[in-house]
Amino acid sequence: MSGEKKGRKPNRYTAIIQRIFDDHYVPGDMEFEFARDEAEAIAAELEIELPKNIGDIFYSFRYRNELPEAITSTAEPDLEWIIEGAGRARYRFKQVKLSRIVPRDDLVTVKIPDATPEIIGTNALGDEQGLLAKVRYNRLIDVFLGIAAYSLQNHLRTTVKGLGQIEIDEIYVGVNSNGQQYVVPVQAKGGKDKHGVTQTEQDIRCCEQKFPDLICRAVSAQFMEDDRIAMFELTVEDSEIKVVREKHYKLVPSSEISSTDLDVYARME
DNA sequence: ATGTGCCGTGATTACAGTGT
DNA sequence: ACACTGTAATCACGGCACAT
Repeated sequence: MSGEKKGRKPNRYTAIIQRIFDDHYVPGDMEFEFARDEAEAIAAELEIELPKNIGDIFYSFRYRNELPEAITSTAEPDLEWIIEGAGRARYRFKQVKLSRIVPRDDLVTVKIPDATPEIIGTNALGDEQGLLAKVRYNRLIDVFLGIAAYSLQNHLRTTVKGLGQIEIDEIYVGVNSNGQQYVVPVQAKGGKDKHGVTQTEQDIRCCEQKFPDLICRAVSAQFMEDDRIAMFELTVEDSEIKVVREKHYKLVPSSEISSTDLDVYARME
């Protein structure tokens, strides 16, 4: 529109996070903390507009976007920078083992008769809400973990000691054939949201605090291409995220499940 | 009443495709 | 080569819910 372009356009989020990083990072550091309000001073200093939703700066780099190249390139080999909560409005840059949860590509897709109510499917909710709904209506937690699970609450928002405020997409409680009781925090990821240690660790910590008597099994569900749903059970071993189990499901009309499919399933595990 | 984290979505920008 | 249009990707905001 108007001739408002000079080369100066790394976006505001990037400019600010870069500056925060530069202000604190000394080569060799494995972690350091910073505070939310540092963004204000930096914006003034750099003469850029302060974004109105300051928290979104950090949120976006934690869960939605990649950190700028100038930051990622300083990480040690096989490590990557993440941002984790460090108390109210405080955050911590930290180098952790590189760990992106990516669905395996050598896993059979298990077809499940789709029990999503038609009316839900047609009113396609957002990516994440839709995924959560499908998981719920098709009892995929039960199927995946082999326990009887009940949805306790969704979008549980709470603060966890030492972490700050967090949100768990949905929480189930369940029981198995031996009477052992479980709490199952579920995170749902749509197409592009990142899937890191941070959130899994948060979920687990939260459950330890709020449900100390129950066994915690953190689950994550993610849309893959072709409408398939990848389910993971995750755990954290010294800041490193590990996949305990993984399955891929596809919800289909039961007429599309052939006897050869069933034959394959019969021979699994 | 104010601060914080989160998520959907409109606005903006970047890109690809088409016609002249 | 250029303007124009449609589409995809990215950015940033508004507004909600819960905490303090």
